[in-house]
Amino acid sequence: MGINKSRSNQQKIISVMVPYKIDEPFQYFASQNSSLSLGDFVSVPLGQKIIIGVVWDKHPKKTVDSIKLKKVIEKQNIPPMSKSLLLLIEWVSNYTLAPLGSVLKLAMPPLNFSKNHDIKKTLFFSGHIPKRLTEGRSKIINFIEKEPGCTLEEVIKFTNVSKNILKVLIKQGYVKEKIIKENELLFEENFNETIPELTKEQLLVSGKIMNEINKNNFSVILLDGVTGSGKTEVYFEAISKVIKKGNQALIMLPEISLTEQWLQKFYQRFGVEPILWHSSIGKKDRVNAWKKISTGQVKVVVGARSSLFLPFKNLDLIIVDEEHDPSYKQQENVIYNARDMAIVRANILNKPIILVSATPSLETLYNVKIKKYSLVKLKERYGGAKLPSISIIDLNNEKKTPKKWISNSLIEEIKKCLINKEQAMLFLNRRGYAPLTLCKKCGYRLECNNCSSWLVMHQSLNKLLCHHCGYSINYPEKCPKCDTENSLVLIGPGIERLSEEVSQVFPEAKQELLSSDLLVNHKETSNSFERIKKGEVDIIIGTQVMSKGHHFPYLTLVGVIDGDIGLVGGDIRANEKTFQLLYQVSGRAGREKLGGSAFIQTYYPNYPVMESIKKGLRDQFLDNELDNRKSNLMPPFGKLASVIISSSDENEAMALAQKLSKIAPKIEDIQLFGPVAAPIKFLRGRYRFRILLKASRSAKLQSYIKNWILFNRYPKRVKVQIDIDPYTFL
DNA sequence: AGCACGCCGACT
DNA sequence: GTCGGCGTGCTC
Repeated sequence: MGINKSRSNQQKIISVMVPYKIDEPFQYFASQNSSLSLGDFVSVPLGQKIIIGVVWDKHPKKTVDSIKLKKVIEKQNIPPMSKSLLLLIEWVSNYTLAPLGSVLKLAMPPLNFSKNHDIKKTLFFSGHIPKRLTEGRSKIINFIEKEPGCTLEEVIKFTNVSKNILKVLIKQGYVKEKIIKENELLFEENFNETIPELTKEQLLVSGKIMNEINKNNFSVILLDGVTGSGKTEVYFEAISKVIKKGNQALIMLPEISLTEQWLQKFYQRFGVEPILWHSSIGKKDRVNAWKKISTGQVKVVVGARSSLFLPFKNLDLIIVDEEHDPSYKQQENVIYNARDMAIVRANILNKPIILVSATPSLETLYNVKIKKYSLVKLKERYGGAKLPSISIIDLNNEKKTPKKWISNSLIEEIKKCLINKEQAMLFLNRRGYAPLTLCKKCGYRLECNNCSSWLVMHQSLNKLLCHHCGYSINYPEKCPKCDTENSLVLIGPGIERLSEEVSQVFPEAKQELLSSDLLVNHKETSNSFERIKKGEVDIIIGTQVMSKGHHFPYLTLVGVIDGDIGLVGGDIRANEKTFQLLYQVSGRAGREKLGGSAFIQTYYPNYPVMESIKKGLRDQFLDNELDNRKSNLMPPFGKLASVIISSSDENEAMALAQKLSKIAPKIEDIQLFGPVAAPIKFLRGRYRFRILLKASRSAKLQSYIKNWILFNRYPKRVKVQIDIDPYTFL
């Protein structure tokens, strides 16, 4: 229980884990009669500050001199962290090798959770009129006299007087403050279901899932359905069941798929809006959601990666939609894959979890193959729509025109499509206008100051941006190197430039340009999608944001401008990712009766990825890829880990990388490669080197790394990060 | 993660 | 001689 008796009878010593980059709990005194137990949130002094920590059940390895110990301040009035969440945090820390405190931080309540929330400061007039009665002061006093119990914000809003004047009046005692507890909003989700009509196939699959779920213990189900087959409707059935039991369900989605359209689907089915959890929700909503999830008042949460660590009271079912999506992998701080950790959470809770995808990851398919996961399949598109036909456009055979990226064959297809009054979408996974700017006089390339990467021209801002760190400069008049005027040329296409080309080729067509940086707010985003859905747009030009989850009734043609983007770079998942992306993008076409076609421009038409995508042979591709991985002992047949050593000083980083590689113990089932410079060697002001570890499935990879890399034994400015199961090698 | 502490260069 | 830059290491 982590509670020791100290010599004095008045005090006991307890362990408290703090959300800092620390691996062990700290110890504090607590009074003997205080009832603190595992998982309680407490405020404690740490250094100069007072912070919130969690009562833990392990002691630090080295005993701490009791003179150093400080006292716990108070227990927070929040439901304690559940045992299952505590276990998850420890599990994730052990697996990712991230410090326990860093993982704990992911599960901490939003700041000021217990404060200021149900509390409201109300204002009253004291009865004493100030000696110096200025215009502003009298306005305020008149208002408060008329509306006793109003708030500071209301006074400012209605009197239009500066906040400081009121604050002075409060300070001097002419206006009195009274703190009242706001009536706790009685939160009830008024589910009002509209049961949809499911197809025969959907019913069958839904029945199978129910059978599995009704066992009510840990199991992983893969819901594998072609694009447009109504996977969402099927898992809504399972959610409905959970709600009826009075329990909670979590639906995880990649941030990018958390769209208005998805929410509408949810609303149509359940008659309420689900609780949302993602990186950009407001503070108030965040606090509200956290609280209601922890008390069990909220039944359904839809969230991105970080929702994995929410304090559910009675979580009954987890759904991971788009389970193959690489954005489930967090690349910073605690490097973890939320999909995999969700499975761990389900396992700890002994509850079912459903993975959903049209293009499941190889790992998942492998687990189906070896019967660790069960499989249900949706093979038909909803409403009898057909899967799009996919054609490959071999760019080697097309006439090359400078500064043009849409091939003649594709232009012809778009023409046909527009004549039929149908929509076309051009997909290019590149934001901005041009990915490279160089000086034709001296050959200088405009690069980021903090990263070894090109600056991307954004015409809409007239700026050059770094897509890795956010660095930006105004478009220069002359070359920064040789000072020649008008010597800069823009190389290669981004969607802004593609849009120009479309305007030239199809001057009549109405365009809609969509990328993450152009869709700044929700309103604009939903307006754009409205226009597309109503058929007011002829040609959609989009990046990855367009690749999934959207249903556009008039869209019948998809053109992929550069099908090869994903193939460059030494990513072991390059083929898999390319396949998934092309498949998903193609799947946008022909979601209704109209039927659809997709055209992929490529310089590598004979690559197996392209062959399989053309023939629509997903399973063949995946089997092939699995065989490949097997012969190379790559995941899921072996394990990978990557150690990234970075520093602002290149030599220092390299020296440590070499030293680590030298001192690594040699054992049979773990191989070391490197160190090599990372593909983006210089990123956000740091030079990075990487050591790759390849291990057999049975190897104890984590403990090997722990014993090898003695953390905290090198200067602090050199960072050593561990990435277990790496996705990208950036 | 924050913060103090201490070691070096620039400047009153 | 002092102010303040940042690099280092501790926080129970």
